[in-house]
Amino acid sequence: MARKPADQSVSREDIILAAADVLQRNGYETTTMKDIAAAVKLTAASLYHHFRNKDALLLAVLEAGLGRVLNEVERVARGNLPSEEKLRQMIRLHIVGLTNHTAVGAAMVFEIQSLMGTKNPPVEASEADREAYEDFIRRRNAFFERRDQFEMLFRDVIREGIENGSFRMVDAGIFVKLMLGAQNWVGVWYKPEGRLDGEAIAEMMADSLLRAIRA
Amino acid sequence: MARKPADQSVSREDIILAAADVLQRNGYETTTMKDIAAAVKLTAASLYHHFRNKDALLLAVLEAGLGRVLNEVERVARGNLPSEEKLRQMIRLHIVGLTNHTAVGAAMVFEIQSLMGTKNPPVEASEADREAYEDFIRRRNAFFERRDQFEMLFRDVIREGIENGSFRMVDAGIFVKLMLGAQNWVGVWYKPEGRLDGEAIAEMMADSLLRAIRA
DNA sequence: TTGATAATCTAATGCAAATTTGATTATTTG
DNA sequence: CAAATAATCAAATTTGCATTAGATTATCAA
Repeated sequence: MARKPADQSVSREDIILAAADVLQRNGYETTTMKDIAAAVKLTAASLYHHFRNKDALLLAVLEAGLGRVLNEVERVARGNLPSEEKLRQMIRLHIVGLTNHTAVGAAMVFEIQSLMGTKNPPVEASEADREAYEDFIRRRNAFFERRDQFEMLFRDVIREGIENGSFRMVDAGIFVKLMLGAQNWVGVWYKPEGRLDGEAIAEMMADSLLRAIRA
Repeated sequence: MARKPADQSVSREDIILAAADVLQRNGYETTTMKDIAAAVKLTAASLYHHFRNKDALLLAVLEAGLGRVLNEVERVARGNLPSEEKLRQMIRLHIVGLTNHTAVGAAMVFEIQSLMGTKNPPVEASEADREAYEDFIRRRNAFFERRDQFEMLFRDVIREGIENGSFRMVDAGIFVKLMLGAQNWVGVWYKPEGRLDGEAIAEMMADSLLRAIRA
């Protein structure tokens, strides 16, 4: 029963990507560890060598997804383009990021909810378990903070634009929700084989959103 | 052990409303039948008197949620207000509908996914089981159709507006996705105790969206 | 080499939750 | 009223996973 012919061993990264993919199709709760394992030709048990448990794996998927986009968007937000151009770039980066990794995109929308559940606290648990639990909570909160940061980047650019007269007076909080809703939603309905590619969609949406806020 | 003092018996409707509520907090997969039952002071077993199974219950929740809003929006869409006013009303009805029933609102976004999974086909099942399964599939497809109908109502109004010169030339399909993304998203972040009520949010969003599409 | 560590596997274990079964109690209706 | 039907319950039953245990095999470093 020749096992492991000459393959490379599977990396954490491999698993995250594959998991995102499977997760997208099935959703967190209905995706089994076995499903994910199969996607990288491992057994479920083997996954535990790379991740403490299922939640930790989900979190890693989400972190990966957010991280990539957040960095790019942040660079633009901190730069000093005119407000309108800045916002346009940010929108494009977000949408194209989602369409390039549809798996992570949908996960970002749907699975975040799974993280929020009041994970049964650590009643009667070993030292190590308690530690693992706290670690998870820490990471989870960090993730949410980064997500809020993301939202804040948009909000700040909008405020800035209002101040310098590029944008009309709007409730920046609400307008950001509107934008992010529209943008996140792309991750839900976008299909690579569809009529338009990510760039084209981003282009159109940026046009519409800017028109909505231009002074 | 006096059971059932003098309460009225629980209706299908009661269960649907309570379920929507519980579902919102926990999500479909993590909400147990027991949780839902508790919300109407029944035992899990009793729920099976009202619904074939958990999926059927979820579907009923979603049908109820969509149905309410769809009817209202449809009436406006079929009416003959000027395009801009028509679209404004539709947006408002949708958003206010979501904020009034936050439970169903979030479910509409998050739980639909649970319906899509390729429900293990009916291998080796009794006659009755097969029938139940087919019934479920039928209802599920009907639900998706109605949801598409909803999207189409918006698309048609946009096309109409473009033709009569009220709206600028846009890709109606994409613009609808943008709108519905923004609107559905409200169901995700809205909190009744928040700074603004549903009406106010709907108002602002309608303003922005109309500005985006106005000729 | 050789020992340590990493990666993987097969085979349990354990448990939470959906669903069934088989009563019991309420409510209609003929 | 009496029988049928509806609504409910407590107590199994079942099952599908997540997770653990205990090997086995691969890889790397000294």
